[in-house]
Amino acid sequence: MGKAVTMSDIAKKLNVSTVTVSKALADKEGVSDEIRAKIKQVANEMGYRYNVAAKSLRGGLTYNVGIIIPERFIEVGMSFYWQLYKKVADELKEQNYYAVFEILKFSDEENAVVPKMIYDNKVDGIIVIGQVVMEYFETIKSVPVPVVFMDFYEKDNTQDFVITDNFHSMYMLTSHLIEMGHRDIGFVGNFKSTSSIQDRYLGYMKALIENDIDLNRCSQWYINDRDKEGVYKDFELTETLPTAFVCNCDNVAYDLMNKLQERGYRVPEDISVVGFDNYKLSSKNGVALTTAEVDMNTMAQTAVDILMKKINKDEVKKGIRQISCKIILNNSVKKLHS
Amino acid sequence: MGKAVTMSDIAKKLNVSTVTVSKALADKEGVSDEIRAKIKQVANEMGYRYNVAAKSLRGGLTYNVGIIIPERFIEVGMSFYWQLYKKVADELKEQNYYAVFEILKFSDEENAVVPKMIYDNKVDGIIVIGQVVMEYFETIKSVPVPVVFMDFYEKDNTQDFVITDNFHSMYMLTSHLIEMGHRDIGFVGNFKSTSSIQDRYLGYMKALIENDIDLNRCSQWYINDRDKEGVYKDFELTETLPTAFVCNCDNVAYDLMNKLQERGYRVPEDISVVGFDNYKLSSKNGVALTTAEVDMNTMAQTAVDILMKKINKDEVKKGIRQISCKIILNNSVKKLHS
DNA sequence: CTGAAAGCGCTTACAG
DNA sequence: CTGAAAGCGCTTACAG
Repeated sequence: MGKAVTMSDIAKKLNVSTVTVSKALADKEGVSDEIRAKIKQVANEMGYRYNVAAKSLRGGLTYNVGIIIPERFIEVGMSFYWQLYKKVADELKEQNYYAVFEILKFSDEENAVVPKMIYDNKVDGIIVIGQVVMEYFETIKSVPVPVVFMDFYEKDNTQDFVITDNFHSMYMLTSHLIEMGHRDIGFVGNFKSTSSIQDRYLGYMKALIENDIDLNRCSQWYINDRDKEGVYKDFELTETLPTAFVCNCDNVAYDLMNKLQERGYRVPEDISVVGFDNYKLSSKNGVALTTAEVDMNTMAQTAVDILMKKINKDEVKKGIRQISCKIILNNSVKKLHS
Repeated sequence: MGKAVTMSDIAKKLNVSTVTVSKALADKEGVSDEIRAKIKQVANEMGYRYNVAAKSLRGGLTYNVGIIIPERFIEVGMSFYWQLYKKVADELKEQNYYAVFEILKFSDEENAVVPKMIYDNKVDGIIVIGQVVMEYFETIKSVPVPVVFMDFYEKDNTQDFVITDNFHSMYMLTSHLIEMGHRDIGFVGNFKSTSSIQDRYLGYMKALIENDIDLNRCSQWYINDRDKEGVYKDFELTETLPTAFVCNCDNVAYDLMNKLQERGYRVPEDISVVGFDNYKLSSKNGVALTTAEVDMNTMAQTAVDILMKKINKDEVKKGIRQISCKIILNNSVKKLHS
């Protein structure tokens, strides 16, 4: 390791000032092309590495963004938010920023504990991925750095949220089922757990209503798949079965298909199934799910973009950004001949 | 946001020097209990937040550790390394360190591109999770900060590796199968892909040899499940089937069980299956896998511990640390009556 | 184009 | 116990 090379070392070697070195390396004007080239070359030869801490101290920016994900969303087998996290980290890198990661523990969320990285002045801003409980939301939105929330929202238009357009996408998906001749359509998901699932449920209802399908009738095929906190639980099939199920996510759709198959039903021959997310590529037993593809790239880009603007104190319009999905048609839906 | 509160602000308010404030807040000696209490109280009231950048600049430490994971190990559905990453991040937090995350892109790995965080002086050390190609390994081991490698190793005892004791654990698992009366035992996994899988394969072979089971005979039930880079591929069952399969990981064990069930075989009644990892809690159709539980907590703790010592220039014995597994006996293995 | 000076916020010797 | 001084490595005005 040894002593780190500084700008001053380069300056001495070339008999120029550190100011000139600084300008040259930062590609700022005020240095002749000749000297600039020379400086860059020598910096390279000497193995110079920029000292962010110094820049940080001077400029007041850490060039870090904190990513906070509630623990319960990254349990074993739940890799959706990991993928989203990865996209966000990539996007930050594009902006010459780094992702500093913190898992939000159950207890810290309940007790509304402010992330340590805030106290430690470690980050210029924060991105919270996944719905947090109300008290935590209230706490986090008043930390002294900008915050962007991803994949959920609250009734609070003073904050920035980047979400999937759950409502319209699920409306589209359900409408597709109806176009394929289905009218007995169940729903799998706890609409009391997160805003995303709730909106998907409402999109599903919108399609039913629009097509004069009796909501009460369909409610007999409603299956609850998780508790209020969003933690999966094992579920039972309904007593009678519809011709199609709308699932709040692909994970649960695969579970449902397994359960149906165990009971001897075939998908889609006997029962059609649609999911939501499309982040898993695999298909089960040759059945590929018709689903809505969440546009993680655009979500990540948008969230980072908003945060950067807030950090740089640029004007940003506050509120909810809805990123629309792409509907993916596969062979988990059968056309009914009526 | 406004202007940040500094130690000097606190000092002025209390008519003491910044030196005294610094000592008081850092719990260093040389301040009377009375003044120390007063300072802490005022710091709190004024909303003082420590400026790490300043400390960093002075002390030369960033209090960040970079976590690097090759892209191919965090594809959709592969959450093992995410879990490990989470444990490592938690462990770092214990040490008042932060995890700075960087995905290693395919191309950067091939071209042995040094992580940006190194050039940017962002981290005091690095933990690489998952096996990287040889050229990348050679590059990364000579970066100017300490490095610890997790979950793989190379023939290089100048470096620090923290791995699972794959060899002995798989030897134990396979021995268990043999004790249960199995002698026709297949293996699923590409032993040419990673050091982990290779060692598991050799542990399996050790158990066979020790029990005078013909290796050649068993090789007819060898199934390749992934390419050399470790990326999963769809696999076919062997023509004939053994009474038991040893799988290189739980993921693949579940896949195998699915394939067996599709072909009408029951687990464990017709064919026994053992896996490796035990990080997935779910069981398929009531069959819970007999497997070896990787001790992620100890691995994370050990890796962070070694890295901290290296960062603080403490003496550390270099080489491979093997963390042993716990064998988990479940109902995916049937006792044969011979 | 070039550079001397000041300062970002903290901590480490050192002196009283 | 208490504090004045120096310095970590950089950048931003400002002057030449």
